[in-house]
This record gives sequence, C-alpha cells and structure tokens, in this order.
Amino acid sequence: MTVSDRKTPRERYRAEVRAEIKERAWGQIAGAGASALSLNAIAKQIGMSGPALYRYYASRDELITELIKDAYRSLADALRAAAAGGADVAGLARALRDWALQDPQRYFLIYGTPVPGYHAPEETTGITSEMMATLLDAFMALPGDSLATPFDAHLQDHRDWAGNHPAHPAALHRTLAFWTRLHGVLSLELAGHFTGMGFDPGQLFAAEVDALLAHRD
Amino acid sequence: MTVSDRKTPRERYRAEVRAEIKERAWGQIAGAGASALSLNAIAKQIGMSGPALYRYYASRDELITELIKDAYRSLADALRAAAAGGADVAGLARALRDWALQDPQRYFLIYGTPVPGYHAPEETTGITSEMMATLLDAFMALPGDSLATPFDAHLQDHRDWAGNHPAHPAALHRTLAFWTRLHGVLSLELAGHFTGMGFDPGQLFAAEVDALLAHRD
DNA sequence: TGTACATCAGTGAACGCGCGTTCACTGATGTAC
DNA sequence: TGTACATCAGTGAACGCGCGTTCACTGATGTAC
Repeated sequence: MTVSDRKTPRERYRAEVRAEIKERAWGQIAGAGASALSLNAIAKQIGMSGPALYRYYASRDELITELIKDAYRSLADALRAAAAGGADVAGLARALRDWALQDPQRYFLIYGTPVPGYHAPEETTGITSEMMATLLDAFMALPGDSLATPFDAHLQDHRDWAGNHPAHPAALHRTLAFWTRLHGVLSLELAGHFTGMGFDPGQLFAAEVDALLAHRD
Repeated sequence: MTVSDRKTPRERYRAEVRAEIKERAWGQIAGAGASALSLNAIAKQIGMSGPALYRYYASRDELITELIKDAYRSLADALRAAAAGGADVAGLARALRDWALQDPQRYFLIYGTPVPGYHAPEETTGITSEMMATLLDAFMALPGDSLATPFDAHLQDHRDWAGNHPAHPAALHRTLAFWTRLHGVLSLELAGHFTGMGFDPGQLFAAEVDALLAHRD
C-alpha cells in the first residue's frame, strides 16, 4: 500500500459527503418515491446550499443512475452472500424476500414502473447476469429431466442470458421461474395488492418456493 | 325513456370533453408515465386554457383517480368478456396478456410502483373481487385434490378475498398462482427486464399457463 | 314567438411554489519550494 | 518552518421553467313565462 493509495483527508471527506447525499436520497425515495427526489431538498437536509451538490454529482440524473446501480449491486451481493454461506434454492429465495422487504422502494427502483425513454445504465445487465449465475448454480445442484417441456427446448436455443453456464435446460427453466414467480408475489405484496385479502403473503411465497423445488411444474 | 333521461346537448358536450381530457391524459401517461401527467399540458393539447379543465375535474388527483378506476374496470371487463365468450383458464390468461400488452402504462398504473401515501380509491377492491370471481369460476371447472399442500389448508381459513365463492381449496390456490405468476412474467416483460436475454417472453408466459393447468404445482 | 333571466363554458391575469442548473465569487485547505 | 500559489468546497444571486389552483369576468346557451 503506497502513499498514493492512501486516501487524503480531502478524498475521505468527499467520499463521506457523497455517501451522505446518497443516504438522504434513499430517505426521500422511501418517503415519496423516486420521482419526488429533489437535489435542493437533499441539500437543505444536509445543511448545504443547492448548488453545492454539483461538486459531488453532475446532475440529478447522474445521482439516480448511481442509486439504481447500487440497488442492483446490493441485490446481487445479497444473493451471492447467501450462496457463499451455503444457501440452497430455498435459502436464496429467503435472501431475495428479505432484501425486498428491507426497502420496498429500492426494490421498485429496479422492478417498478419503467419511465418511458429512460434507459438503465449498461452495468445493470452485467449485474443481472451475475445474479442469474448464482441462481443457476443452485438449480444445477437439483436433479431434473432435460427437455421435459416445450419451453425447455426453446431455452436450449435461446440462452443468451445464461452466458456459458453449464446448467441443463430444466435448470434454466427453473431459474427463470424462480425469478418471475417470486417477483410476482413480491411486487404484488409490496405494492399492497394483498392488503385485506386475508391470507399470509409469506406463506404464498413459501408455497411458490416449494412448487419450484418439487421439480414438477 | 322519459325526457329527463335523454341527455341534453350540454350534457352530451360535457361528456365528450371529459372523454377527450381522459384520452389526452392516457396519451401523456403512455408517453412519459403517470407522474408526468400535467393538466396544463392537456389543456394546451385540447386547445383550452388551463383553468378551463377545472369545469370538468376538480383537481389533478381526481382525474388520476378516475383513470385508475377506469384501468381496473377495463381489466375486469376484459376477463369477464373472455369468460362470457367461453374462455377457459388458458383463454383468460391470453385475455390478461393481451390487455397488458395493449397499454403497458395502463398496466403499470395498477400494478406498478406504488406512490407512498397515495391510497387507491375504494372501488378498486370491489373490482378486484369481481376479477377474482371470474378466475375462480374457471379454476373450479378443473379437477383438483383438496388440501394437497399446506398453503391450501391456510387458504381454507383465510379466504376473505374469495367472498363466498364455492371454489375448493385447490382452486383458490391456483387462482392466486395464476394471478401472481402471470403478473410476474408480465411486469418483468413490460418493464423490459427480458430485453436482450434471448428467449421469447410469450413462450415463458405460455409455459407458466401450462404449469398451472398441469395441476401439479 | 319574443323577451328576461339564469346557467354555465371558457378566458386571462395572477399567486406562490419548487425545481434543475449556471455563474462569479469567497474563504479555507493542501502543495511546492 | 515559512511563504506563495493552486486547488477546491461552498455560497448567494439569478435564470427560466412549468406546475396546480383561485378569481373576477365575458359571452354564449338554455329556460321560463
């Protein structure tokens, strides 16, 4: 570790302020949604003037882009950490659910209503691939008849998203089903569509995980 | 049909303008999302001054609330019409998909990111019950072992959302799975999360429908 | 059929607000010799 | 260790914008007798 690697006080301060800006940004998003995020309001909370923020982020869009990347990163990390800790498919599902419930608006920043015209930063596709690889690893550990359904066959020829992961078709299929089914439960739950319906969303989620493990879709 | 039932020219004109306002509102939502909906911009498009709109809607919130109710209504109607036309579960799934693809931003107005603090109008829960009843009718026509899973048992005691529909537990379970799984595929697809992944979202959707019909989850 | 009045659609000006962003500047902190 | 200079964080004023909404008013349309 050379001297040039060590952070100067100024660099450390910069990093701290950038972090505080992000923290306040998340707070605003949690309170009123991403569309209500305001640089001036963040500045006021921190105790700075509005223009001062432009020392740290070039624009509102750059800040939001940064937040989106962080959200993707934290999800991929959560799943990877669970896998590293020995989690199987059910464990990964639990990690996903915990991550989503921990901060619903962060979840919706990724999986919520797309803003027409806005394109997510390039990096996010790479992070998603990472996440898919984690899931594929877990499903590959499960037995499965290959090409059991027509869609399995379709996937065998259309697996760009899986890179060159050695998973068999049934694992590909189940990985996608894991992703879409659990997302279906979570997004409806977090958006409040189950409110007043009477049943326990957690048990529906668990039932979906069980169905995925029964490896008979 | 008495004279008082017949619409006066003024009433007819009012209805037309209200309809045109809604049309333009949908156009704006399709183009830039619901948060970008602007009364002034709508007025300009129609060729009126901004304040003139207040003859037709008391506020921006009232207009949005109206649009949300219309969106719920059109979904429930689409499913009911399909059922009335003899559609089975697969047919209802097709109707749902068609409805969603027809206007993605209308879909997200219902199922997208919730705005913290905003509460959907009361009527929507009733319309959702209607939709659930349509689905339950279709699934009740399918055979199913009752109480095949722990979640089936849970549902038997937590079925507020099903009203007093005579569906057996397996139908309750499959109706919820229909809703959450197809929503999972559709919302990811419409938000663009499958872009560049290589497979055909329509085939994934079809595979999920097949899985629901195999009545072995 | 004609007149007197009420209803109501739409206008233009105005209010207050908050937004993102640019700019010229001050003052503190760090760097080089 | 001390001085001269460069770097950079932060400020306050300003720009231009569009928003929702209120208000007093005009002028056209419909209604009652």
